[in-house]
Amino acid sequence: MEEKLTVGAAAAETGWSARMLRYLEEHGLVVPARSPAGYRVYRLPELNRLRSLRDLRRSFGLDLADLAFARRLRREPELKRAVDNWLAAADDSGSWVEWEQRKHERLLTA
Amino acid sequence: MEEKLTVGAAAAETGWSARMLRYLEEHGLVVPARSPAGYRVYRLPELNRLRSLRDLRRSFGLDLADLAFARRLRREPELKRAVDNWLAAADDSGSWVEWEQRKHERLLTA
DNA sequence: CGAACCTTCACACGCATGTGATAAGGTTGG
DNA sequence: CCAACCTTATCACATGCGTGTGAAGGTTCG
Repeated sequence: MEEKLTVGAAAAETGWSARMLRYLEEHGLVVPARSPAGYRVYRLPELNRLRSLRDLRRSFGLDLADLAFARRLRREPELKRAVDNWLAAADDSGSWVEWEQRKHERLLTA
Repeated sequence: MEEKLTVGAAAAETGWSARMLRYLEEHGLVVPARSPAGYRVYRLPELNRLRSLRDLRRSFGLDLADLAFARRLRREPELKRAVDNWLAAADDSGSWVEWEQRKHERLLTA
């Protein structure tokens, strides 16, 4: 059986809400095909991406901006150089920790 | 002369507002020493970090969360692996572009 | 046909970020 | 001494994210 799930079924299957699946599509994170009538059609690849995305967020507390930024880092070497430089100089001073920690807590309780 | 600037002078020198220097300190990004009376004392290293931070934001449109996340990527290899994996699988489908672009535009016009 | 889905669109909310303004009070230097 | 700084602490605000919820209407299937 070719698994073809509508948005509600895919939501139930992956632990998201239907609302969020639409949101994720809107932002180009997981974009399903469409049926002739316009219904979203989720198949295995989409389901897997939804699951792994959920896990990424759950275990590391990432938000979508983080993913987008990671992507920029991979494809803008100039940017990566600049950031690495700044971080190297910055690493010894300043209590960055709180920032990460607060965010981590925030997203874990959500 | 040992350059020792108060918050207002440092602001004028680096293109930030005094308000923002206090904000940056509060979040551990650039933390100046203090005079006996409690005044913030900015010296050369702080001034340089302020300037390069300004440039980082201006030329790449980063926000502080981006810096914090870049820092996590460097010191949590587990995280980096997971993110790289997801991005690799995600790269061929989905129009990520808008996300980065919208943010870039947003921060450039600001 | 009718229930149970789906579609888009929109309003709304809580929280965080980045920023300004302003108040009440301490410090400094000519 | 007094002007011009500084301090902390608030209130305010626009913007954005991640969500829920609901309306108004189309689709599917028994």
